[in-house]
Amino acid sequence: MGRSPCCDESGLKKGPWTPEEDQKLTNYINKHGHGSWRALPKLAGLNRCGKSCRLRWSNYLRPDIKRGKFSQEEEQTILNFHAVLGNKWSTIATHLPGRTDNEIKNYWNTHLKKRLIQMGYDPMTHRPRTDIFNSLQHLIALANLKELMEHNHSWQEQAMRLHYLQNLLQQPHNNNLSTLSAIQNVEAYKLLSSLKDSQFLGTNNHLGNNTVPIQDSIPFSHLPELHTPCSFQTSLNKDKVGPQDSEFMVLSNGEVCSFQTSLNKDKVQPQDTEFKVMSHGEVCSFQTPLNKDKVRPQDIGFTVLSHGEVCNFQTPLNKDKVGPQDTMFKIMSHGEVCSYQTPLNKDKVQPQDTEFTILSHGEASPTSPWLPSLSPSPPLVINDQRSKENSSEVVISSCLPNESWKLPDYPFRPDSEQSLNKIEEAPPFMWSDLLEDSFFQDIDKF
DNA sequence: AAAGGAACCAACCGCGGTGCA
DNA sequence: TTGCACCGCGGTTGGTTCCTT
Repeated sequence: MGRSPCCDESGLKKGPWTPEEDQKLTNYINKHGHGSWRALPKLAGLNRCGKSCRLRWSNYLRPDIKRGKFSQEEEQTILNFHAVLGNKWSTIATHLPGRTDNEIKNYWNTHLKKRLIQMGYDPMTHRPRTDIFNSLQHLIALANLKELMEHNHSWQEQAMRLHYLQNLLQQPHNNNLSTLSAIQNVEAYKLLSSLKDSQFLGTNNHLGNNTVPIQDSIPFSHLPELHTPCSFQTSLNKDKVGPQDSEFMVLSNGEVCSFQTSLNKDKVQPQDTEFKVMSHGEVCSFQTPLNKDKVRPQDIGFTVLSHGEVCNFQTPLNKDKVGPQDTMFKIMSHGEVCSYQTPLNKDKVQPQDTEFTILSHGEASPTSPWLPSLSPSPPLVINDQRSKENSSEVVISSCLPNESWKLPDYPFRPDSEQSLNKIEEAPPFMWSDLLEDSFFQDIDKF
């Protein structure tokens, strides 16, 4: 059943607002507040529908609206949030005081989107665009990939190739693929599916049979579900905790993350300590089956903010003891270090003592307790950043077989002025670099 | 100076979520 | 449970301004 448009009543004015109308609306709202928008026009003496009044007020007349050019910082904020959230204009607007969702949307469509396109980035995915030439090369690569998979390559090389396929399938914000990338995805998915029963993904391989749970008949737009282990091993617990002991999985938005570890696995079922990573700005809950009688879902929520912003663990349960700033940490982008050092523990904990690394969704640690045991077990790549004097810093920088293999990185890195840690700038990802990889040079010989 | 196109942005449209009877 | 009203959001439109020829 359709709803009739709110402004279809005859005689109601549409179109641009006059200064007199603005004045009437402003005066009324200043005096009485807006209350019911539907009732407002009559009460304010306006021949407009309530919806039109609401839009005029919220997008133009509101006193806290900042007008004028967007600053570089604001542009950066929009880009960063858009990379995380997509077209969630109202959510983005909550992080730009004085700017409306409409203004941000317009600015995006007229300025930023074009700029990204000019720079060769897909404005929806914030990844390098796949033009016809790159697409052709990738399709050629894909066409040869299956053959190469059947050769006897090391597990590292095979994992890299699989990871490349996963990258082709990755669409972070939406499923609206451009024609060319859709072709790539179809081809990549077909290939990934065809490999399901192949030697590479069979039972007698290093990565195990369940590493990539490919289902039949899933649309190409759906990603294979892969888990990303993050480790909490720190200098404080490294004697007790092995790299694989306190991993958890960062899954995509809305999926459950579990804190079951090898240390607690006898007491804790995978579902006992789960939480959800929601998209930017949404509350994540730590309510679990173990604490659900004492803790309501909203009691121990925290908010996942975008890259570089502070996340807070203050909750209704600890708010008397913990100030908003006491238990914050930062979620950095893929591969970067997150720190748990807080004002409460800063005497005992060095910034690097409680850091961990967020890996991207879709990478699998060969030694993760979440995965079937591997035989032989490939080694974890552990970056030992310890200096001789300070032997406390151990960061698992990559669980991937080849450390140089990284997901494409968004080129607009947020200003990390507020960072607790100095993050080493990763080299920007270039598709051309990928194509120079020996793997693709091998392909070129075919 | 005039015409046409591009850029900009306020406003509209329609859908989805929520609350209430 | 259902239907309705309301609100908010994101996509789109169309009028205005700016720029180029």
